[in-house]
Amino acid sequence: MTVFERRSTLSRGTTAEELAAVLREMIMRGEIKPGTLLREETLSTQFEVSRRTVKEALSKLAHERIVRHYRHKGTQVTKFTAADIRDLYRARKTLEGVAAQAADHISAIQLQRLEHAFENLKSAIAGGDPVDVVARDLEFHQAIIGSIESERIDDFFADIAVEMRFALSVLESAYNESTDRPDETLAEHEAILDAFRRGDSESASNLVYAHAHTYELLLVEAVVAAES
Amino acid sequence: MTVFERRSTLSRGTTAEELAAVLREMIMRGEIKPGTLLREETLSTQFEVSRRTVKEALSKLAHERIVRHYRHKGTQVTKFTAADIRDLYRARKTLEGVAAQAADHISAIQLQRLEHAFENLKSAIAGGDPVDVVARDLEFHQAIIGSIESERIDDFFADIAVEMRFALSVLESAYNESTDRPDETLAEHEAILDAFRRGDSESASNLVYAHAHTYELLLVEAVVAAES
DNA sequence: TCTCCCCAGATTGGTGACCAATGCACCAAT
DNA sequence: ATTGGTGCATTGGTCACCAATCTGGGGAGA
Repeated sequence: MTVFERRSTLSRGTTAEELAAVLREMIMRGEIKPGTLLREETLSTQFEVSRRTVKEALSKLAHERIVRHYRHKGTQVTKFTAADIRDLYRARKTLEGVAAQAADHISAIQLQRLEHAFENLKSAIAGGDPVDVVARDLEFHQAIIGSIESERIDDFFADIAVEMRFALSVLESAYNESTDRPDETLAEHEAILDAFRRGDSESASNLVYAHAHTYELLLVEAVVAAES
Repeated sequence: MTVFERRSTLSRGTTAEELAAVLREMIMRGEIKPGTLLREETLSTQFEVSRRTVKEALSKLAHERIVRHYRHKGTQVTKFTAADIRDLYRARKTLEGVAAQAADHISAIQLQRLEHAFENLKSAIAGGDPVDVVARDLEFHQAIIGSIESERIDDFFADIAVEMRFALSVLESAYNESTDRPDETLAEHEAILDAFRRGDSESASNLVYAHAHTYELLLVEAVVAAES
């Protein structure tokens, strides 16, 4: 499927953005593996866009840290190290933790968004599509961040979420771990939501921290296994 | 001064990056005012670079929120609203607050960085150059963020810092306010540093929060004055 | 006179061909 | 084995060009 075909159906976005989206999905689905060198000329012919447009798309992905760019050498799909995971999750735990501390003075709208996100996660788990589950999971956590009520922090967390989704998709073992236990996953999230409902910022903060920490350990373990 | 001349002296960076740097400085210094439309063709001839390169530079600045891009219409220098300032400072207070909470288990290296940043701020204030003072001030706060020990959060705060520097430079009244009281500015920062030295995370957190809040009010006041 | 529509000009989005700058692998000389 | 070219592949950047889209102003119609 070329980018060209997509444009015909829906042209809501620049060509570079659409190409970036396609590449992002391909990388997420494992069709392009970490470490792969993405050559501008190759992608240009493959997707029937100019080399310049490819450059722009790669630039966007580089900003999301999905790929790394090296001047005059090329851009390669990021290979996660244990340090990457730890840094990523330190950021996540920090933000979610402080967001949860706002549970005792959360707005009605924010709570409603949390409820909504939880319902989506619930039906996604019922559906059973792992890709969907991970997406909805992260959307729930994005909703938690929303209680900080800062657009800039929301955007920042969205970037982080992309990276986490990438890390999860690459490390299949951890990925399965997160989707093979639907009941526990749901229960953990419901516990967090419940703390928000009660306005119990103390336990909300502890729960999100522990939740994130669990995944961090899983991913770090998976990445050191993959490195060897 | 064209970008071309800069390249001859030191070519550490792409042309687009250098152009972005030049434009950023011009905007910061008020040579290009908020609301100004930046036309690609104009900049292209003015700085003797291709339109394509101009596009890239503007794209970078847009990501820093210094300019806003509208498809097929152009990019204009951002005009700060009160809402922007509040969002910006909510992010800042959140991050600095949580960073200060780590004061009780800060690493020796981080404390040393704080001390170093404070010394720089001290001599900048003694020097009396407002531009330098603001830069060193923000570097001190960047050092505070460092105690979270997350590269991604450091980068995020660096973006925020650029915006704050921009906001300060635009709103001259608030700008002067911050540099016309050298003794108080120094004292406030020293109090924060002292809390870190003592490992008193409680007061460190309160101090940075209050410090940021003071500036927030100043800037909001300045921006509503400018809007009328 | 007012409203709506359409069109021409201006500006950005995107392409393709081209050259320059840089990095890398290979090879020769010491 | 190390050093210092040398050529090739790839990216950085320019230029000329066309397509897509926004904007403003001038009719056509009520």
